[in-house]
Amino acid sequence: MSKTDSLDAPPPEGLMLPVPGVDYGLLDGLLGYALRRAQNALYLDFYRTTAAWDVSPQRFAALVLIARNPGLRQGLLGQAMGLHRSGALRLTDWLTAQGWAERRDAPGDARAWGLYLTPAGRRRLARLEAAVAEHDRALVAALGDQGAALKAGLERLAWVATARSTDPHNKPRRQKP
Amino acid sequence: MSKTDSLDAPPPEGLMLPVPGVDYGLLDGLLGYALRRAQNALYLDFYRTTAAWDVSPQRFAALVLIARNPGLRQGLLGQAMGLHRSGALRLTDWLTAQGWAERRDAPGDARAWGLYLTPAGRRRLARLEAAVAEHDRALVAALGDQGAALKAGLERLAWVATARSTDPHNKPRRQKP
DNA sequence: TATTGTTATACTCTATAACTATA
DNA sequence: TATAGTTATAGAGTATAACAATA
Repeated sequence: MSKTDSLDAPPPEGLMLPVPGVDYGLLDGLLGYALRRAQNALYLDFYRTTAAWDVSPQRFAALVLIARNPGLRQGLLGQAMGLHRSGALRLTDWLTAQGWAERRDAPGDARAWGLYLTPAGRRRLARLEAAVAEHDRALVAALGDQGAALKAGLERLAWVATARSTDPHNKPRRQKP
Repeated sequence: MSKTDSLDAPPPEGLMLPVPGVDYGLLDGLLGYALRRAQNALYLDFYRTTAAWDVSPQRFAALVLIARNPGLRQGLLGQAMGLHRSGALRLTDWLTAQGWAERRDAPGDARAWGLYLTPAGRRRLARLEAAVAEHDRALVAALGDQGAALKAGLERLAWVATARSTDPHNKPRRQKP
């Protein structure tokens, strides 16, 4: 899997292992840092599990969204994924170039595309989804009782942080640096 | 804060809000996707809270590490953060160019640098750390009882996923796409 | 010979801005 | 005028590879 031909997924970052002898200070106590460490580890694990498909977590999400919502508009895909229009375009370009998906005219609006998986994309995604689901189940199983609570906590955290970011009362604090 | 002069922190991604009418399929059930949503929201919230300092979460982590480990080697900083040497170099270049930190000769090894905060960097970091800690406390408080469990679950998840990635028995599965 | 850091280069991801076509 | 998508460009972040100096 060379960097120059078919490796379109971002290269995995190195593991953020705690280095003995290094004092992490505040970081060890922060929820945000724990989240970053977990995401780093999970990203590498996802990457390893899905190596045969060369699909990043983000591209995987896009594939699932298109599969479950045939005819999805490019812009709506970007919105669901927190991307700018131009980002959704690049993402769609890649998916179509790789033969996963295709653009068709959207009925009722000549400006827009409807996105669909190709037959080959559907077949490949079925196996990829199974691998990802199995990977997730193994993780949750390894967490035991904590698994369900963790997922619920993450969803709550996303909600809480979103509320903080969206609440007009919470303007950026212009404290003096 | 314009994009072209002093905005060195990465631009915030848009919010990954659930789009009504879109079916997320598998994604809604995945721990990994919940993690991604939470990190997205938390990133934006961090960005807003620390807007006055123009320091990304990663650069903040580097500053704390240097502050708590005066004389830290550049390479060790990169190792702690999961970065390649060249990445640690760029990071250090930025920190020194912005006046946060400085390189000094490392005692006992003429090849290496020891990293130190500047006096101004120490002063600025004290306020920045206070803002970040307060931000984190507010989040945890909003989570109530779930807060502590969430942090413990994330640490466990990082450990479990790391073990999966590093276990030589868990080779990348070369399934057929 | 291995390690520390540097230089040069390339690639991914994402954004902004200006543009076209359609609504 | 507003929206869907495109094109062109820029910037952050990270990687690889070849290199110098030192261990």
